[in-house]
Amino acid sequence: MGGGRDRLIQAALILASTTRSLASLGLREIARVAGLNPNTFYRHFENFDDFALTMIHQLGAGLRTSVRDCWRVPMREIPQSQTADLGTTVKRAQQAVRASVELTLDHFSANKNAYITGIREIHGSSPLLRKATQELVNSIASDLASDLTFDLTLPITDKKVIPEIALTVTRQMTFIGLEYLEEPERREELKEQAERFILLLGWGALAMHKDDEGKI
Amino acid sequence: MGGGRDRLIQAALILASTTRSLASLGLREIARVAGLNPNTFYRHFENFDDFALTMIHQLGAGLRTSVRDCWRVPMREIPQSQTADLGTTVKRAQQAVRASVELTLDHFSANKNAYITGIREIHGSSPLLRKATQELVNSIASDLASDLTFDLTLPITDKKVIPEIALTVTRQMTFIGLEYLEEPERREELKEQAERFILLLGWGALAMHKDDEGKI
DNA sequence: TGTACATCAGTGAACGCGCGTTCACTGATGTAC
DNA sequence: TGTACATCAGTGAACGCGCGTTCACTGATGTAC
Repeated sequence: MGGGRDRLIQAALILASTTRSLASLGLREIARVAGLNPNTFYRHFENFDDFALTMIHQLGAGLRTSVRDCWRVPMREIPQSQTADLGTTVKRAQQAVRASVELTLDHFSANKNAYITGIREIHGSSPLLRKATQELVNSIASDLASDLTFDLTLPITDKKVIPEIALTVTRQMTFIGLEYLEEPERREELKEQAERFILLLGWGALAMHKDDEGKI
Repeated sequence: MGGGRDRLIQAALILASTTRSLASLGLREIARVAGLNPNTFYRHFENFDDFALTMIHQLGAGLRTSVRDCWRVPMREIPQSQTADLGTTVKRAQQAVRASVELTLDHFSANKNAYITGIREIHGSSPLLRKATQELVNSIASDLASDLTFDLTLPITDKKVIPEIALTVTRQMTFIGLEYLEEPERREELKEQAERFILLLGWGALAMHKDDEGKI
């Protein structure tokens, strides 16, 4: 049986993912599930905010690095040689997106409780946790934007576009991810939907670029 | 001074939009702000769930019809004649999107409390309210999908794409809308961002269509 | 038009309960000499 | 190697408080005859 600190965090994770949002849980409620005296809480944390923030940061750090790999690894498979024809490149990009979506959604499944808990707080009741989770979403999006910029050399003129696409994709994945976890029977459909939506954005960005070139 | 029922709803709206999520408010807390005895609550509602659901449905019905107009009105300005050249059509579509985004975000401002309250519940702590608000988002998205299908004649082959774009846009607007309300100094930037993101999806869908035609 | 009654939105007091937090205490583990 | 002390994670009892809910009551408005 591990230390009380971890048991409290585990208990909160279970409660938050199966009942209500983290911010609405009670200290006694969590201690009860952890099998500890309500008091033990104060041996490890200053108060509830301290506890919840610690938890978000701890979960967030793990998720962030894993998610980055979900996208980076398939992306590196896309050949960057200028000799390859456009058709092949597009096809490879499509496969990379499919692989990334699959890895990400599998990662959602493997860390179901952490994701549900986090996503609930993005627009949740506590300003403190809202800020923390939104910063997490933003940091994941900016990881993705960096990787898109440095690992791929995309013919996109408007520099704002890549970070925006990264943010849009990240946010949209929170919606799709929750559906994916809550409605297992729609998993295949949701994977395809995510893939299609991302390709749409990519195609749009390239089309917009061509359009710009045509004009200038 | 209006009836107690409306005063309770108004009080909850103020509390939910300025403090915490609707689901986390207390019955006594709301009655206090409404200047009523906690008891009066039971004269109008069965329990808290009944109250919150009534509120979401009442607000939702209003928002849904207004939002529909925000998109439908500018959309009808896009000429559908086959004689117009592609360049003009694109430019008109772009103006329509800009107008729609502007109207929608203005509508967010004018109904700030209602939007903040609703959006907080989309991923919130109460399963009941989560379901109700998600249904609202879905219904707004399907309004948009219908209007896109019937008011415009788009050259898009894949029938799944329009509803998906409508849903993506609607969901993304919840994120952008909250930022718009909470960070007034970024309003212009956010409008442009929303517009660009929607055009990206549109361009993407058209490019995908062309690609399909090429292949088949 | 007047009277009797029903309905309805509101009040105030009281209930039992679970909450966060504090207090004084315990026993195990680590550390200094 | 032993001993004395400090630190640390835990307990149990108690506190005051605000909560949701119930009860019996009030006064205004509507309605039947």
